[in-house]
Amino acid sequence: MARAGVTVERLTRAAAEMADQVGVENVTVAALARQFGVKDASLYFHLKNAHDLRVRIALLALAELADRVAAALAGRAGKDALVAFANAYRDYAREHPGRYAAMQIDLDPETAAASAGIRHAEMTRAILRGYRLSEPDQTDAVRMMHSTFHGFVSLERTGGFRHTPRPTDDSWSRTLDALDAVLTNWPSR
Amino acid sequence: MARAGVTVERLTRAAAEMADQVGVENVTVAALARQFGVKDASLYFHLKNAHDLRVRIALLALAELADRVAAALAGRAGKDALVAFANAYRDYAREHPGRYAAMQIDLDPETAAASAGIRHAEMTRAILRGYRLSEPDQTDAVRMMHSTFHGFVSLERTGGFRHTPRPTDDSWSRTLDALDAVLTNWPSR
DNA sequence: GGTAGTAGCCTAGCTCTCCTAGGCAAACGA
DNA sequence: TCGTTTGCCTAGGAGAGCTAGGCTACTACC
Repeated sequence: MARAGVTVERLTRAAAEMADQVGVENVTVAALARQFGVKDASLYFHLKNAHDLRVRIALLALAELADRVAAALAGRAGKDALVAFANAYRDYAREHPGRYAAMQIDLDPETAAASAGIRHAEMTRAILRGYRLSEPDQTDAVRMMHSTFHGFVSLERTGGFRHTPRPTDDSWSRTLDALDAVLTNWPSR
Repeated sequence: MARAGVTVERLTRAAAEMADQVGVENVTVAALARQFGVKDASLYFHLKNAHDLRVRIALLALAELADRVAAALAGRAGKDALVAFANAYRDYAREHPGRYAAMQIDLDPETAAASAGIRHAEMTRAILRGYRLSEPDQTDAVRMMHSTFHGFVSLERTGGFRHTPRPTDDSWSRTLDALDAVLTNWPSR
């Protein structure tokens, strides 16, 4: 009988696509198998289990996002870089809600260490070069930035801002202004 | 046969407890029924479906958190209030990871409107009284604050800060300093 | 070019979850 | 006391996750 040509890469890409359409929690081994025209049991030859599949989506998303951010950051510095980073981050999350949600599942330490998450951290630090912060302020600032981006994007997605009419785009750009201001004048201990 | 004395309130509390121990995604109608010594089908007399159960956990958590924040806020103003709010928020999330995760599922508009989420928004606005911001800056600042809190707490939980040795407690308090600073000197357009 | 070996798929079948339909008994209100 | 409601039951179907074991197509090597 003809082989379907299933590979882990093709499975992961299809699963990521499915996640964006129906949500990660609804990405199932069975549904994926149906899409490839094979039986679900066959996928366990390529996949360890259902969780493994979701981890792969997360790693794919992490890498894709890192690529986007890197491209957005090229040739920019200071506030320009901050805004470019933030917008690349938010745009990706909005275009790929399922992939973004998958990024939030916690990876075990060694998987996380091998992921593109490290590149993110490095790029975030790179932005701070324009703001002249030294350790440990730099780490604190990186964490605050990441928190703000992630928090905003995730609240926006789950409708946490819905009870106020103000356009979220406006709040977003003002939040970036505020972030730039506080990075410029980082309070000393 | 003797009645087990199951009520929606008891179910919700038990489910919230279970969520904190094994994660919301593992809170199942079947497991809950086992804990109450009844058959899973019986719970559908009290619950609409599995999603309904999770929504109830979320609403319970929202109300509990609002109570905590209100207590923390009493008699405080300015940065003092900001820090108290933030710590109450973070402490709750750390003590009740499952409940906190449940809060993130998106409620349909009318459920959200009837939830304690509104009280949160009001209390967040109350903090800003100490910082003299007028609209629309106030809304933007509320959104930024909420983003920072939620983002930090959620990244801390999923291990997003793990690759840097600096204690997250230190970054947290410095982030609050930074937030206070930017609220005090909110950049004008 | 024959032949191991392995990669890629299959069927069968188990367990678990969610949920519906329909039934019966305990508690309660008139 | 006698319906009526409330709270639980059994039975069962659909779908998900996963394992065991088998067959076949491809590949590598002598």
